[in-house]
Amino acid sequence: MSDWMPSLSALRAFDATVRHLNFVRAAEELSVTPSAVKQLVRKLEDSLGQPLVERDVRGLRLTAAGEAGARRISEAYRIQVYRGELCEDCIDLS
Amino acid sequence: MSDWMPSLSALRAFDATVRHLNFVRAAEELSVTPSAVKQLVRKLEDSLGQPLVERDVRGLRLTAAGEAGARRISEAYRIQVYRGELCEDCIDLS
DNA sequence: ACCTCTTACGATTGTCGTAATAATC
DNA sequence: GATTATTACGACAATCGTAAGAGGT
Repeated sequence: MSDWMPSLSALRAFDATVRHLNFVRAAEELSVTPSAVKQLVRKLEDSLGQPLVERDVRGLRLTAAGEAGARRISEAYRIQVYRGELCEDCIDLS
Repeated sequence: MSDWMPSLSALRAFDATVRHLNFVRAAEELSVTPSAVKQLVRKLEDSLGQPLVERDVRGLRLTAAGEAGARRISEAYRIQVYRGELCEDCIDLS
C-alpha cells in the first residue's frame, strides 16, 4: 500500500500503459497478460493514493496525476533504459 | 537465475554495500538486516553469473565486475534517486 | 571473545495467469 | 456480440527476519 516500493515491473507496466493507453497492447509489448499490467498499475495508484489512468470513450486516458507521473517516472527512473537494451547495455558487465 | 529482473531493493542494497563495504552498516542505512542485504546482493551476483563483492582482510572489497557494476548501476539506474528523496521528489505527484 | 559474513528455514508479501464479470462500442 | 477493462482467486516467486554457523583479528 504505502510502504510498497514500486518495482521495475510496475514502472515498466505503467510506462507501456501510458504509451499505448490500452492494457491489451501494453501487455502484448511486455509479454504478459492485461490482468498483470492492470494490477501493477493499480498497485502504483494505491501507493500514490490517487488514480493514474481512467476509462475513456476511446479506451484509456491519463489523469492529471497520471500525466505528471508519466513525465516524472520517465525522467526520474529512466524507464527508457528498460525498453529493450536492459541486459545488453546495463546489466552485462563483461 | 537469469530471468530474474533486478528489483530496486536489490540495486539499492548493492549501492549501499558499495559505499560502505560493510553489510552491517549498509543494512543500518536501509533499515533492514545484514542478511537481507547480503541475500539481495547474492541474487544480483547470481543473475550476473559472477561475484561482485568479496571478503577482504578489512571487511569487503569489490571485484572487477563489482567495480564495473557499481559504475554502471549508478549511471544506468540512477540509484542516487533513491538516496533519500525518492518519495518527495519522484513519487509524490501532488 | 568479538565482530562480520554467510546460509538454512519459515513467514510474509509481491507477481502474474486463469477465469469470470462488467463496461463500451 | 466482440473487444477491453476489471476483479477474485490461486500458484509461484521474491523479500526479509531469525537463528545458527563460519571466518577473521
